[in-house]
Amino acid sequence: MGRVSDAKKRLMDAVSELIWSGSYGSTTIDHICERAGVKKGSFYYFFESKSELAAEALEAGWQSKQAELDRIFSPMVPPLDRIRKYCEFSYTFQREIKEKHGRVLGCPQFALGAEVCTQEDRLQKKIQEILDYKRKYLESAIRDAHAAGLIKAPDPAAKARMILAYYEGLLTQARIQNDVDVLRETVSGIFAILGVKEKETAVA
Amino acid sequence: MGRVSDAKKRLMDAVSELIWSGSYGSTTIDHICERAGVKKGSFYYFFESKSELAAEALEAGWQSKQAELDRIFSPMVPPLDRIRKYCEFSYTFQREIKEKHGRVLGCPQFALGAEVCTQEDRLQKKIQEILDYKRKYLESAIRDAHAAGLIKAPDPAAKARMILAYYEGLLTQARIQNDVDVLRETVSGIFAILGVKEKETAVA
DNA sequence: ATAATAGTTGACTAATTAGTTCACTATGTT
DNA sequence: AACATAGTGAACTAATTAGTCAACTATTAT
Repeated sequence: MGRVSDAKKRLMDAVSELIWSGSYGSTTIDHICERAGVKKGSFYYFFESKSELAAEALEAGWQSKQAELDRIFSPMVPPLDRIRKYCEFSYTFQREIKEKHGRVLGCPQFALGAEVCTQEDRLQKKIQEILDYKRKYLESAIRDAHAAGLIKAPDPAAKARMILAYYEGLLTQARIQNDVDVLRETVSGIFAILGVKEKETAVA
Repeated sequence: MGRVSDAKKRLMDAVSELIWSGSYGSTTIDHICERAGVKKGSFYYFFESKSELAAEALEAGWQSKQAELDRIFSPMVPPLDRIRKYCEFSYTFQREIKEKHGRVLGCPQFALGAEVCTQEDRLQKKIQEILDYKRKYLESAIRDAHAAGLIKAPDPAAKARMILAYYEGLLTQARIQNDVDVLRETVSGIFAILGVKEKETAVA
């Protein structure tokens, strides 16, 4: 009973966009409310602080990305193709973002994590959790590739950590330079880390 | 003639520390002045804004790091050893920082760059410049390693970009997770990207 | 010594910020 | 119809913020 509203969702969308296109620190509660078309009284009705809102928005954003990752990393797809598709998806996505915002924005979690990790414990934990999930997708693809004899990776977790660091590093470079071309080397770099032979590097 | 003072230097030191241990957004002019023991009037005597101060501090910080990098990347040192030494130096440095601050802080330029690149054009440019210099150190080591037949790297610039992305990605991961152990894989990851054979991976 | 000047200070303004309060309104339930 | 309640809004406070200013002080060159 009582009134219904999508203000909560609008607030989460607004905070995600503002943080991603700017930064956590430059995103004020007033800006969030303005962008969401919501008054401050309502903000504090739903959330107790900016960091709580950000944490919920992060979780929601991750949930909605999972379906896509499940599709890309489907065990039905040959393991190295999963990784290649993931890189292609990421490249296309960043291109679209640049088209729309005039800016390459990189990875929302990584940029936010680097900014707030020393100050916002709650956000740091949530981001860590999401990055760990991402790593797991890579890890299982690597393990499968190893099992299939495509690469030699007796420690898939270690390789996954390396690849994630490289991947996030590239996305951050692309953000800093505002240049999607940085991302064109994503696959070849990952395959170099995995020790994939030249031959297998060719697109299937 | 006139008075002399080290207030300008104190302001630059203060802003560097505050941004690195926190973030650009959370660092206010009042905080900077307090930490530097300088009144706001003096701040505005030397600088016209926080971003101008940050840009000058970034430049000064880079200048003081260059001597160290020149030593590590000396052409007298075998090329792959330069890279190994660089990784060791970085690891030790981050350990010391964690000892002192209770926090792994990662790379000052990269974290700041990711935060402000969409908003502070001047800082973005300065950071881009510094990251390009860093890349050049790596590039020349890679070129020398290629020339010496230690690795196959016909495009040293591309390899340098990959390695820098990986290296900065790792440092950022270490910052987010507050864990120096993340950095233990630095060398092996870089050598994997370079395609260094197992044998050469052993410490000289 | 003193005048020119580099640097300091504290009090000030105006804007922005986070957060509160409470009367009000719309809607599902009975 | 009317009641309980989920959500709204506008005005408010108090703190923090960036930035200004003019009088003041210390130093150095002459």
